[in-house]
Amino acid sequence: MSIQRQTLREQIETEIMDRVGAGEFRMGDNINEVSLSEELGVSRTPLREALISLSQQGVITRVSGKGFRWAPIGANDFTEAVQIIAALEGLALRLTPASELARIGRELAAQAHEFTASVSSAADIHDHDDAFHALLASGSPNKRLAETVASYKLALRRYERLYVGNADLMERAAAEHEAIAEALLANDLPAAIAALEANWLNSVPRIINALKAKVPAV
Amino acid sequence: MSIQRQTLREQIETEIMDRVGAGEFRMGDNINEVSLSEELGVSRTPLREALISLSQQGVITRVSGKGFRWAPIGANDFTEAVQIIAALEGLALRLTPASELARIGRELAAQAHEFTASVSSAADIHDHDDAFHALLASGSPNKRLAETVASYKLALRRYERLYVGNADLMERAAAEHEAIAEALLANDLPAAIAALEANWLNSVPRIINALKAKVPAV
DNA sequence: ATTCAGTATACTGTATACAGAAGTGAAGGG
DNA sequence: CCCTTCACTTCTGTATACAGTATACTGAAT
Repeated sequence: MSIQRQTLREQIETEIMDRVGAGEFRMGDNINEVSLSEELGVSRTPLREALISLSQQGVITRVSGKGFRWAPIGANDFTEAVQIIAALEGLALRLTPASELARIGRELAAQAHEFTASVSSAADIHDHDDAFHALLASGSPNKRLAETVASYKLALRRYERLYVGNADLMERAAAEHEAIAEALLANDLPAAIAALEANWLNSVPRIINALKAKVPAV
Repeated sequence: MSIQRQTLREQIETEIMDRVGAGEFRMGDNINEVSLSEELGVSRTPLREALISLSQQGVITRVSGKGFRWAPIGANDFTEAVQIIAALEGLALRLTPASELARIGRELAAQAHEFTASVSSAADIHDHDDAFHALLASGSPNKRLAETVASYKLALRRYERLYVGNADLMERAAAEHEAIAEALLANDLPAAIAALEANWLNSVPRIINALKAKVPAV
């Protein structure tokens, strides 16, 4: 194994995204570069570079002259992102060779079953969901697409946090996951894509309701 | 009218993208920050920030420890990007309210007609194509989608340069544009999306052939 | 009491300086 | 003659310093 050198900027990026995923920052607040850099123990230069990089992913907003701020969380933003990622994952399935689809369906089903069997922590839930979607897109030869999807998925973390703890919502999502796997197992690509899009679009009202409950006046 | 303040980084970004679109840099070469910053008359800091920003768009690659380089141009990269943007523009059409589709079709047809009437310079051709695609996505309420599509479109500029000067290729593309407009005018959304995807996917072999002709061993 | 001007402060945007890694080439050993 | 090694150069990655803008505050005038 070769030691992988990592630049400060990259470390900062992952650190920030981890914290965002953990809900550590209040979305909508603006970012004080000095205090954040001190908190992370780095200088402003790599921090700014990391923020610029992340601002392309939609988690951070930049206002000219006023610096960066945590992108406000909102129903609109979530809906737009979901529409895009649903289309992209559908594309990934369409690009997957037919011979691969059944195998992926099989693995997805196994994974979904394994998950429902063992109740898990919040982190486990996220990891499982990420694995599910990564597996879903794994058959597509379009690497750039995979990267884009992963990036969107990461940006949606801050919304998915709202799921955690709500058994009902999670149960429905799990059922939808199984529906996708079954459609793939049956080699019914259109049905799988439809189920996939339904899974994403169903999540919109669920999350929005959770948002309204937690954050008044979104 | 309010004076629009623009930060150096933003100016650098557009400047670089313009030059990339003009084919000023050899793709695959690595970027010397010092010489480029001197050439642009700025310091390395805003230049680096611009490069980081652009590297998210696929025009610039970053190798840890070795700095930035112009993303190598290649058939694979182009194909992958086209698949994605085709899906996203199709999504934009699907999200457009039905009432808007006919209007957009009308405007597209008008624009296409106006274009074929007046033969134009290379820059005009790019502008027209951009306007066409911007108009195509203008009916979708998903602003983030519009931004993403625009960003991809910009990244594909360096490939589209290969079109310029080839009357045959351009003629075929123009015909496809008109087919899209007609389908929209007829309120036939699926046909429009199919024509749109065909337009994009047809461009792949065209561009790849042009690539092979100009750049040996891609 | 309110509003506006003026000033002070805090923070971003940019430039410069420094440190360390990657590349380069010549000298020496096999 | 080829390969290795070591010094040297070049360039990136990071830190710090400087400049300019936005914001908050104070005080005076209406």
